[in-house]
Amino acid sequence: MAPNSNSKSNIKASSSSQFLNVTFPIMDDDDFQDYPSPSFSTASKTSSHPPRLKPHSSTTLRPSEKLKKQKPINPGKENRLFHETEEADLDCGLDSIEPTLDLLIPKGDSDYSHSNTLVESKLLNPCEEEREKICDEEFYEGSSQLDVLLKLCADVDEQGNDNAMDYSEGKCVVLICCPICGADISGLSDDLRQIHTNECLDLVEGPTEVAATNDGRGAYQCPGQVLDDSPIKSARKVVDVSPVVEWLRNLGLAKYEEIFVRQEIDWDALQCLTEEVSIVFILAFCDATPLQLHSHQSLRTMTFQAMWSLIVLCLIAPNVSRGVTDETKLGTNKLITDYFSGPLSRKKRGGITTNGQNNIKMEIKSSNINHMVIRHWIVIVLFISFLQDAFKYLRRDCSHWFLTHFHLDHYQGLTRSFGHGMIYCSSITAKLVNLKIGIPWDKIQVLPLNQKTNIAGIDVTCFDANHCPGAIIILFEPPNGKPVLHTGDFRFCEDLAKLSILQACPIHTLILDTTYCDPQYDFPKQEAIIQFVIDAIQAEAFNPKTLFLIGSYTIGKERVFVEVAKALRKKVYVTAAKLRILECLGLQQEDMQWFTLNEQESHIHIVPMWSIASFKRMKHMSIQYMGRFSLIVAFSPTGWSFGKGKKSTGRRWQKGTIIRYEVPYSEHSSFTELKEFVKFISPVNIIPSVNNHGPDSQNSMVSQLLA
DNA sequence: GCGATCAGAT
DNA sequence: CACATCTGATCGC
Repeated sequence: MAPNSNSKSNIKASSSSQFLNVTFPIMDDDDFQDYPSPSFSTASKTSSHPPRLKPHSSTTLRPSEKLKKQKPINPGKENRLFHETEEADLDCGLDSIEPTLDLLIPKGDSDYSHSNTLVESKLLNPCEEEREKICDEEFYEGSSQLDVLLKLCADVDEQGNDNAMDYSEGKCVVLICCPICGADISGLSDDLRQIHTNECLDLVEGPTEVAATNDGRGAYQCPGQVLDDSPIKSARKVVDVSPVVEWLRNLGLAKYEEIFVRQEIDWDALQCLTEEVSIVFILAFCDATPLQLHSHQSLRTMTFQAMWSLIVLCLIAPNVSRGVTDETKLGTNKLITDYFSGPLSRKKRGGITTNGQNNIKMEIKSSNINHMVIRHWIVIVLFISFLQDAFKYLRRDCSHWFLTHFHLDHYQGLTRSFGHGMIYCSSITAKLVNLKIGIPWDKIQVLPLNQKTNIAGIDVTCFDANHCPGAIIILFEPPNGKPVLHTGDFRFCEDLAKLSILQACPIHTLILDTTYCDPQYDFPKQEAIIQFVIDAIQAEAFNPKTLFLIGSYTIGKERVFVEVAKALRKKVYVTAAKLRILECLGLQQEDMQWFTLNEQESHIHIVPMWSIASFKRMKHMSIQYMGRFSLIVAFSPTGWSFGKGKKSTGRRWQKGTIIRYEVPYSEHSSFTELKEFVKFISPVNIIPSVNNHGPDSQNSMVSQLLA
């Protein structure tokens, strides 16, 4: 598909099965310049030509429906408070990249490692029996909300689809198609599939020897596809691993020799890898023996990218065997961190409990590792070179870090001592990262809004996410690749739909904030909630000894108390620490005047959300304010206060002299807004970045968005 | 002692 | 539930 055409949507939705077809960036010949010798010294090396990989046959679940693009739409207007316009020059020298990878993810399981293991073992070695199982509703339950989203774009494409998946009876048929001729090779064994694909390749590209030249010049390039196939090629030529061995020894990495030799990683393959990619490759590859997450907690807090990487990790290895062992040693459990952090990897603590489903151990059967795997490892590695909000999980080996906004769950792991490259973020986030974490400015690169910036060969454009101040949506446009839009946390609004860059760009993969991806979350616009708060304060204020508390996070929800202050013409009290943060947010001077550090000056106090989360805590506060205030009225602005059975603009709870309002003020998109946004973007694939609504649908989210 | 990191709690 | 955070325990420098 032409990258710049306003393409029709190809969303494939399913109510009974889930397929993820993700396209990752891979190195393009043209972008790959001079790469003298693999080393750990500098990042901007280039190579004369990358080795090439054959396309692999993909295991594909496809829906029978193809969905049509409908854009743009005009959702309801929403006011914005925060903007930023700072610009920055960005110029990095890394190469761009673009492989493809088909992922398949089941749902209906509370544990990612388990489910992914299932997928990996079942789908990458899809014998008939297993394939049936995968499609069984035991694994894929009924439709999820994401289905609903996907179906929004469900104008059936008249062109049809030969590789369609039949949903008609709630089942799907897994088809494995030759990536070259498109023939159904499901019935063939792995080996026969490989042979088939190789033969097809030979037909189109001629003798292997021609393509397998060291510099790759004159090699066949699959039309419309950038392929990198040296590992597979190397299977059919004499592989000279000696320079690689020498290189490893020089780097003090001799212990990895055996693996490199076994994998027939030759000089060509190595040259594909940039500095950080090489490191990750080594670490990831060599450490990838057992794959297991040691607790559900880790999964809960796992950011999308880390999870995505995990999914990829699980799915990339068709040769990874799965062994369910009852006696899985807890000490051998691995976090995703362990695959990437290498020497920095933390020591695991003992006594970690896992449930039965966690007791899945994956081992790489070294004898089975084939070249496809190598390519996939490269794929992962290249992709995680661009990480968003995954500081917690991936510590090294990555030079480009994207922080969408300054909320703890996104910058977790980012510390003062961060030294693994450049952090890209908005100017507001940059200020906060500097102020609160102490990251020096030379490690922060401010990205301008609504303006293309080339980072490491990839065009990156940021847009205001209408989440908290400084939150951005990031559009990645790899050269010759398919655009990926990462929403971060966001609330869709008309301003987003108006962006010409977004309108013009055919998004292939949408990484979507699915926090409220459920029809029950159809909360009102922010303005309505703010008005409600103002009205409630006025209504409760008949008692002059009333203290009003408004909950807020480190950043976010500022609009609530700014608008309240303006409307009531009353100053609001904030702590000095809070004011320092507010000063970073680019608020208008006229708004800033409503804050006071003098607690006595105001009966409206801005407090951390957790401090008004329970009546117990508020009771404690009321005791402290005894005498001065006789009534406490607190406002908890959160989207979760809207949902099943909670359909009002605000719910009022009272316990004695303490009143608590739960108001559904959300900085995430409502279900309706998500629908509008998906319609507007009409992506080919959707990857949810948030997993909620219970363990079952967590996986279903992930799975069903990938269609 | 302090920073980093985790589990668990709200 | 868990938006996003806090707390306390532990580990390593």
